[in-house]
Amino acid sequence: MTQDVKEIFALPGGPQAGRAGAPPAPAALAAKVRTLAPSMTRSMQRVAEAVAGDPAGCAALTVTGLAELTGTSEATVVRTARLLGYPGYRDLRLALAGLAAQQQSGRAPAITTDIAVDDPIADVVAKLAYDEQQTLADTAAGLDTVQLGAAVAAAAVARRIDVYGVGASGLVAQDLTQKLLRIGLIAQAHSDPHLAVTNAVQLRAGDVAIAITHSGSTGDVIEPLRVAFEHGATTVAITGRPDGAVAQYADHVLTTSTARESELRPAAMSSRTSQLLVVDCLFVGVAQKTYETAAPALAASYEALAHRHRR
Amino acid sequence: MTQDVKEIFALPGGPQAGRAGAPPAPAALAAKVRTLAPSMTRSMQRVAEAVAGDPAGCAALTVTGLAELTGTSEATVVRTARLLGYPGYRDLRLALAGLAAQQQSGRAPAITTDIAVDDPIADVVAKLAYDEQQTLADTAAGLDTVQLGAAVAAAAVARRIDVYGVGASGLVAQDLTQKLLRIGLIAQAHSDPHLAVTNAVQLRAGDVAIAITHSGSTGDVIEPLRVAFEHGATTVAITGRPDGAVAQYADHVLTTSTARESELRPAAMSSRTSQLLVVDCLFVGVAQKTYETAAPALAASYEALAHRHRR
DNA sequence: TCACGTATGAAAGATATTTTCGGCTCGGTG
DNA sequence: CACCGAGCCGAAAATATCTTTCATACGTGA
Repeated sequence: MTQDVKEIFALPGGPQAGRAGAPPAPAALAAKVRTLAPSMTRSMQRVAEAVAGDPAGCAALTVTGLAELTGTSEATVVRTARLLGYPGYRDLRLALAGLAAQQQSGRAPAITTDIAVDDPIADVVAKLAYDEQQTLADTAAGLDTVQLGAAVAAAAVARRIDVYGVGASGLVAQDLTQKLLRIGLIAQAHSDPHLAVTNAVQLRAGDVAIAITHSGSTGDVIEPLRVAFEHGATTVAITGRPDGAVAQYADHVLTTSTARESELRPAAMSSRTSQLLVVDCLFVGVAQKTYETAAPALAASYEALAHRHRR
Repeated sequence: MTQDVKEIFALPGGPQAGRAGAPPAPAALAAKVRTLAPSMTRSMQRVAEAVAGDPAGCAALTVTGLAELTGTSEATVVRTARLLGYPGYRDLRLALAGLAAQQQSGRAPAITTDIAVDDPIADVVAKLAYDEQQTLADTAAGLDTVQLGAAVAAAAVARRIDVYGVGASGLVAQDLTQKLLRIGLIAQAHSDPHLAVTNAVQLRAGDVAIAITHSGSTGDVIEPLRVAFEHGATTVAITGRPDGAVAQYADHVLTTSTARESELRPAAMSSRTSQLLVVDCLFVGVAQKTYETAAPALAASYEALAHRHRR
């Protein structure tokens, strides 16, 4: 373990050269190379150059590989690593990998452009993921927690909960319903406008009606909400247009975010993501408030499903 | 250079297990650990846990060091590295260094705590949004674009597309179907297992069957996929367990990420987010490939809906 | 309880890294 | 112009690290 450091101390730069930065440089490698270049010998410069020029590529090479690439020897590579402040090549290589990763991730946020017809599939994945993350952040930032709290409070003690949504929003309505049912509440999703209205008539004070519509102007969803509203139920609207028609009949409005859309990226995609986050928040809020009954109910439904899984 | 990879292929997961991601994961390591954890042995889990928990720390250790730290042997460490998709420990270590560097540059993962019963509603929103963003990032990082590309190619030219999913995954199946229908493809979601099987019998070469199941072991979904597979259809599995039973009958496996769950945050929540992203990518990919017909179809369906919106 | 298959770690074997050591070049000097 | 010395350089030995093999222990189902 006791290393013989004789040689390094005999280098032209003097005793100081090797340890300019006591902690081996993290990312300032290119700078270090430039700084130390004058005190390097020709072969070492070649190595340093290669390393600074293509960190990722060099990280993939062994000492021998890098030595061959630069037309030098293993010993020179190791000496260069030492000069740059690392105990040996192994550690330089590790730092190189880190640097490469940073450069890689730093390049990432360049994806502000829209999805094009000829984008490679990997770009599609990156862009969609990025956009949906953005949508989530926007939604969380724009969500009115007071309104949400009120909606949660009403839902937690409701006799029954009706959820209206058609098209893509219909799936969100079903998602919410499924989860509420799982914690023992009485919830029902309606995507048939006629049945929705027919059912809305049954609602009364203490019940909760939730309408989900991105546009805020979907008649099929507004109508049952209006009926529920007029029958005294607590009404909630989850919409991207808080000033839309649906808001007239809503006691509480939860706003979803609206992202730019395009031909290949229909609005339904980001509105759905946004709606689901709101619905999740609503659900978790209710689950908190009804924890006494919710916890065992969740456990029970989990149990019930276990046997449907194959070994 | 020709490695003897006999042992890795003898793992319980079968031939598929080791190559979940052909390109060794760069940043999707934590996600990959969670995904593969179930198929790991106890000792391997200890290693994987250490690696996922402290990438920077582990990157500084040699095989022997990590083996000692986790109370296992070098062999186990190497085996774990292999399972995670790297040729050996050396490469895992490099990836670890990269990951550490990324974490370093990226801000501290502020919110790691779970959602508690008494969290104020604002915290719930923040935590859920953060978790779902994380899930999206993990999914995107872990998605095999080759498999995705293959699935897209098959779906784009399919005579018909059947999608199977029950429970929460059923909604995802419907979401995909809705969108595919919008661009003029023939797609059908099945959540009734009997009808699904009955329909699967009709499939033949050139058709595509897609099974969506988080657990990878939902019999109700595997069965129709098996039938479709045996009738010559191209089969795709979207699952969180790429080594699960569903994979046997899948030509292409698309892996969704698995996030930690808790009482108040059922697994269904993040798996749904993950599944939706995958499904969106699939959809956009198909839309690209069929752009000629998809664009007018999208416009037409948009038109058709316009009159259902109130002034 | 036994038999079987799997998981595991010790140690041998293979690679990669580090060190040693001697040749070589280059610039100065008699 | 020959000689000398300082320091650069790489081949190869020595060491550390990683990988593979193999025998054993363990758990599991019959």
